Amino acid sequence: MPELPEVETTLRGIQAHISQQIVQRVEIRCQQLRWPIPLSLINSLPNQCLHKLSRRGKYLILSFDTGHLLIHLGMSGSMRIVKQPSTTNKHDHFELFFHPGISLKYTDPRRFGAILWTEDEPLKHRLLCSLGVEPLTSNFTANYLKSSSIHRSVAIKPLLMDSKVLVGVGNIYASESLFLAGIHPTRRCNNISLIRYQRLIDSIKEVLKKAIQSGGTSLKDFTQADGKPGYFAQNLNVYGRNNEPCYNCKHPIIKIVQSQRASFYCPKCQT
DNA sequence: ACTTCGACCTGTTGGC
DNA sequence: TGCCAACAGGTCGAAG
Repeated sequence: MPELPEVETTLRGIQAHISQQIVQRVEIRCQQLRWPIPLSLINSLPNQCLHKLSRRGKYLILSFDTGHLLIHLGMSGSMRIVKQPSTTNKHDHFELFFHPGISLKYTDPRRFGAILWTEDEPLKHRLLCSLGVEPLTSNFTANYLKSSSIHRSVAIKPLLMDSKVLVGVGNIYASESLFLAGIHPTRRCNNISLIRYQRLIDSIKEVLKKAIQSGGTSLKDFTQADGKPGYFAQNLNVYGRNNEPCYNCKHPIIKIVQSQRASFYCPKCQT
């Protein structure tokens, strides 16, 4: 579910409620995510101040007095702010209670997400240290993509989803960006001109920004921090539109599988 | 060094 | 209506 816009939406939604607040209590109801949630948090986090919330790729970083919580939402995760008392549902695996009577609740049915703790510089953590560029920064340029792909043979779509190249673009926004840029998802990445890469850069930035403005995409279970869904799904041009007419040329949208993931594209508009 | 593929989970959907 | 296979927003780590 959560790609960069959903993670950014989550960050913005929870930030004002819990920044600078003191942890009262930690509840771990199901420890078994992608990696086990450290049980030591139950004793170590209470009385610590949450100084700062940030994002790197699809990871949220919550910085406390003695270390940092690294949170990944996996495929089906979401987080929300809830007032106490609140009811607990089946997949509410982790909850951080703060002194003002609110909590941050982590929900993840498929448990592909992660909640980890590090006392070192978070960007040096093994899961973060080799991540690629942030697409919404000035470092993300046509020249960067061109040079990243020069010695590679993969198709452009899986390249866009390679977190060592760039972070935050997942299966939905990869298809959407390629449609806007007019690039076929199976085109080899080393066979794309600088001009076309520039168009792709612009498309990715535009798609991600608009998705953030819409509160992300909710196809199934993504919710913002206040529990509401995201509204970007109504702006999707190709994703999930197999056999439906292209909004641009009316030709039916095609679905294929690449790297075991569904790709959607218009065969007339994308070459 | 690059690419592909299995694995991790639960819930929903579509075809028979 | 019911069952079961296929599929779903991610990505690590092993194998090729």
